[in-house]
Amino acid sequence: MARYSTDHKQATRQRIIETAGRRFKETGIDGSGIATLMSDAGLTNGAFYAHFESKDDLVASVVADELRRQADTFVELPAGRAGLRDFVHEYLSPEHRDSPALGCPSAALLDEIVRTTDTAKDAYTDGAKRVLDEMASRLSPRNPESARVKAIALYTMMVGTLQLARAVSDPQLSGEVLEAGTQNALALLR
Amino acid sequence: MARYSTDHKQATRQRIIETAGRRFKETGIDGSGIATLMSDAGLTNGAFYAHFESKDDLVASVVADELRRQADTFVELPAGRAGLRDFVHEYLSPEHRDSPALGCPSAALLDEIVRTTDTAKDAYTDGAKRVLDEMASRLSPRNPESARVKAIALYTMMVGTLQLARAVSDPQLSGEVLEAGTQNALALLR
DNA sequence: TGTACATCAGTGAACGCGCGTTCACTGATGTAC
DNA sequence: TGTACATCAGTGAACGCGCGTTCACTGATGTAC
Repeated sequence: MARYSTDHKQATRQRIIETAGRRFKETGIDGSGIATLMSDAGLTNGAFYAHFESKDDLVASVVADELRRQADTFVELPAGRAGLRDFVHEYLSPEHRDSPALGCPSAALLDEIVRTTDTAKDAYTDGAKRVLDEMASRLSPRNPESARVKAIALYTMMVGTLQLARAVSDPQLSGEVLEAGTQNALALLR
Repeated sequence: MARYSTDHKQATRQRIIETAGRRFKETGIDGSGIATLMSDAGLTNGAFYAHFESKDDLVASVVADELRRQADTFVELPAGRAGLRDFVHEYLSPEHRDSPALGCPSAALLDEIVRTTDTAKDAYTDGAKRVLDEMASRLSPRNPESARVKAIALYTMMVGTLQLARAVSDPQLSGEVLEAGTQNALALLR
C-alpha cells in the first residue's frame, strides 16, 4: 500500500524541522522564507505544504523540537551539579556566542516566540518546563520543588547573558559579559 | 530663510522615533512596516525618507533613543540601592510583562538587535554601557568597577526573566517566573 | 499691514521584489499478478 | 522473475500581497518688500 519506505516522509519532515531550526536561530523566524528554508533542506518550495499546514505550524514544530533537544543534552552531562557546571561553561563560551545557529533556541528566539501563535508558545512552555525541571532536580535531587527559584534564575541569567554578549559590538565588553555571567551562574551553583 | 519653526522637523523626527519604538517593541522590527509606522505617527509613507536614510537608519536611531530613555529613568528613582530595588520591582511586575510596547527595549528586541546592522549594535552597545554603569555606581558608589559583575548579572537576569515570563503561555508559570526573578534580583542587591 | 514668493515638510501613487500559499504535474517507488 | 500500475513525495510556475524605496507633486509656512 505505502510507497517509499514507511519512514521516508517522516525523515524528510524531521530534516526540514532541523534545517529550519538552524535558519531561524541564525536569521530569525521573520527573516527566514519558506523557499530558502526548503532549498536548505534540498527540496523546492512546493513540497513544504505536504509536510506542514503553514509556516506557523512549522514554527511550533521547530520550537518543540529545539527545546526537546536542549532538554536532552542534559543526559550526556555528568550527574548532579557537576553537570550543571559543565553546562554553564559550554553555554557561556565564546563558541556558543559565535554560533547561534547551533545554539540555544531561547537565546536566539525568545522575543520572537513571544510574538508568534499560541501553539508555538504552548510548545515553548512545555519545553521550558522540561529544561527547568531538569535543572531543578540537579540542584536539589531530594526536593526539586525547592530549587525551582534557583533554576529559573540560572536559566534566565544564562539566556540574557548570551543575548547581551551577542548584541554588543565591543568585543571586550562582550567577553566581560560572558565572564561575569559565568561567575554569577557558578555562584548560584554553590 | 528657514520655513516652519526651527524645531518643527526635529520634533516630527522625534515623534517618528518614539512611535516606531513602541511599534518595534510590540510587533518586532521585521514585523513593522514603514507605511504602518508612519501612519501611527500621523503621516504618510513618503515622508519617511525626509527624516531617515533607510529603515536601518531608523532602527539605529530607535535603539539609541530607547536605551537613552532607559538610562534616564534612573534619575527619577531614589538614590543608591533603594532605587535599584524599586527598579527591580517595576521591571518584574505583571504590568511591565503585559505592556511590551511601553517597556524595556532589551527585553523586547535583544535578539533582533543581534541580527541588525553594526550601526544599530553600536547604538545598543553605547546605551547598554550607560545602563550598566548606572547600575554599578548604585551598587558600589565608591568603586563602581568592582560592581560590574553584579550589575551585569542583575541586568541579564531581569531581561531574561521578563522574556521568559512573556513567552510562556501558562499564566501560573509566568507568575512564578516573575516572582523567582524578583527574589533572585533582590538577593543580588543584598 | 498686505501681498507675492521661495522653501521644503509632507503627499500618495508607483517601482521591483520576496513573501506565504496554491495547484496541476511528474516521475520514482513498492505492489500485484 | 518481469511488467503494468496506483500511489504520492516532490516539482516549479503562478497567485495576491505587503515590503522598502523613489519621485513628481502640493500646499502651508515664514520672509521680503
